[in-house]
Amino acid sequence: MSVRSQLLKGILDGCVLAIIEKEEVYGYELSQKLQQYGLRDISEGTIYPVLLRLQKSNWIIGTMRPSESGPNRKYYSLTAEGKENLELIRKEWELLSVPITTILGGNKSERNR
Amino acid sequence: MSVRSQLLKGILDGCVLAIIEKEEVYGYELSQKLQQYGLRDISEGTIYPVLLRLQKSNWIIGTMRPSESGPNRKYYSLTAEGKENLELIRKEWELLSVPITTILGGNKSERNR
DNA sequence: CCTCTTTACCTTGCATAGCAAGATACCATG
DNA sequence: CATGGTATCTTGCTATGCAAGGTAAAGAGG
Repeated sequence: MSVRSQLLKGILDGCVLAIIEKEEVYGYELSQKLQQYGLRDISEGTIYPVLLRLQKSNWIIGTMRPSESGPNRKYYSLTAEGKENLELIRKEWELLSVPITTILGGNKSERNR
Repeated sequence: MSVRSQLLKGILDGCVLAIIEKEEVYGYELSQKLQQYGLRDISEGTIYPVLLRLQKSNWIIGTMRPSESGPNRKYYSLTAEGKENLELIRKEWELLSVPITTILGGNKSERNR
């Protein structure tokens, strides 16, 4: 398994929630949005299990709607519980990413001496 | 499993490598250093498997040395391969943490309007 | 000498989540 | 009717955090 896959673990849920918070999206669209943001190669085998899990936890709800050109789409939106948890994840991310960046990049100032 | 546990996945190796890069450390010491940096509650059940895995991959090497007050300590240092991979992980972290922070915190400017 | 605490190492087993691979099906184009 | 893009979901593998438990050395206190 790649380094990248492991790095993604756990935070992908937060990213999905944050995107859904802005606007209703469907799964296929979501993988494209993630790519636009710079998270490349998030396959559908990853996205759909995430969406099903989040729905099972009652953080998002999905409703099928017909598309004008193609198969039906399942649009997701955040629940109140989902919003609360997104805020939690934002705080967790802050609490972790700051020290991690410090540890990993801790010798940048030393390099410039 | 907690949100935090999942967030840690994958990046913990990089943190361990980065700390070892600065100076030789032993496992027990490592968990304390991580705490000082702000990564609390990294138990020994987490640390030792990481160290064994990294040693198996030939990214670090450990040597037992007697302690003046207590049981022997196993000090770890980076191999050349370990340094290369640490650099890789640093780049991966950069490539992931930037877009993730953008996605998660994307509406901060909107909140301040 | 015995017990307790601290330090220090390691193992077992579980739950979780990314993801390759594959299945199914709708619609439009040629 | 075959092809390609759109769209959903499932199966099985693997990696890894971590709770829980085990072992052992050194020093302190009784």
